[in-house]
Amino acid sequence: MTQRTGERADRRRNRERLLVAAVEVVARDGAGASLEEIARRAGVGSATLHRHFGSRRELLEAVFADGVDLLCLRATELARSEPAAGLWVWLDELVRYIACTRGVSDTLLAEFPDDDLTCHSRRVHDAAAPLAAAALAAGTLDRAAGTADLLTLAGAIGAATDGDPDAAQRLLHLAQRGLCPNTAPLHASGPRSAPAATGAKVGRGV
Amino acid sequence: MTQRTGERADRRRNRERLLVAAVEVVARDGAGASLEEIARRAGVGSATLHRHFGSRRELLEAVFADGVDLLCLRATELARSEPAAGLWVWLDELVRYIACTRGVSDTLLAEFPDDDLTCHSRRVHDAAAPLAAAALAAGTLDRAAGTADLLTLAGAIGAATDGDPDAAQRLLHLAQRGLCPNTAPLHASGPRSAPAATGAKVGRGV
DNA sequence: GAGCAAACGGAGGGGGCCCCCGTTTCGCCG
DNA sequence: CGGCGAAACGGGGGCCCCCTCCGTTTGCTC
Repeated sequence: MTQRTGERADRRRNRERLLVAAVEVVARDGAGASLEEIARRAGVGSATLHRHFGSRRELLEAVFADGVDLLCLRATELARSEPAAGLWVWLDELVRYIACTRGVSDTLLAEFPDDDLTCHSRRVHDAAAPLAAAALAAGTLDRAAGTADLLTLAGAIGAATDGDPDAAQRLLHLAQRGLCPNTAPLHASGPRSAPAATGAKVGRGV
Repeated sequence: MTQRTGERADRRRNRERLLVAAVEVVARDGAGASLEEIARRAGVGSATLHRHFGSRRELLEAVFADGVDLLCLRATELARSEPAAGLWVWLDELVRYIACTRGVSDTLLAEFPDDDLTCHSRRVHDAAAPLAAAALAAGTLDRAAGTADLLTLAGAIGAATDGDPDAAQRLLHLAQRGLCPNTAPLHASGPRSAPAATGAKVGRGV
């Protein structure tokens, strides 16, 4: 992906050590892991960590880069080999990956700004779009569901079932089939305001 | 709910101030809000905050107590007045509430230990169970969906669409109807392990 | 109004984040 | 092979946060 050839040897070595340490600590503590601990475990000063990764987010993206690469690769693969069912196979894999991988959901769920073309959320979105288009063409996806919806839902499910990929998959299947038997469309009532939904001030009447 | 009559006046006053401050700061900063800032804004020492609320979690539960009360009340009300559709009305309100209320999803999504009978996640679950049962009896809920599933899904959706209740509701409706047109059940493939789903070690091959 | 238990708050230890700046190391070139 | 300049390093400091200890203040009761 990124070129690391012109770098000094110590720089590359430290970057590698930091990533190894980060993978371990983030796997244990999630996205909020202590950067100091990562630096300590890597045997470098914390300033070195910040030189290599300008922000927590940058570090996390580096930590999950390989996983996201695989995910994207897999998506294009499935779009070719199984146009109709590929989306669902891939979503299964996606929620399982998220549920198994502490800290990844934040970077995957983040909104992508226009200027950042390499952020994970965008990359995954762009990889998923053809899959969704194929499913739509094959009639296996509801027309009302956009790619972003699918990813938000999958990300939400994966994040909510942290550590339990089977639960994640079960919930995803539930959402695929629909929570209610589709005999009669009874949710056409539209947004009705209700006592508990009148805004952000419900916690306590300030 | 809880008795506060035998308390000293200053204690009750400080508790009230803390709660007011906490509502504001948590609304702005979410569940990770600075406890020091809350204490400062309330005009009390941080030790006082810790005496009143033994943990961040306890404080958050107090902050959202009223909202959760309303939610539970509304659930029992709907279970009586609209047995068939009540669940869906309530879930709409639930996701909108979560989406509008920064920081609430953690306490609502938390697993409840057996010994804590008053934690929000349990209370909401217990309030939702009759609604789900009624919907099941009326045939408007898939038999495979348990109450916990519904709440996890709603919590996940609300948390993922922070600040945008309309998006939350849209996603919920998508999940209700099902993501794929239910013409043919094509998701019977079961859990298939895939490159990206082989566990937590995908980030980087350590 | 005096006494006592209850409640308070400042301060300090431990930790984390981030940056500055003096020091070390690498790798090139003569 | 050895010196030199730039690149990279890391300790330490400033700032914030969490949480607890303990001397001080406050409210309630008699």
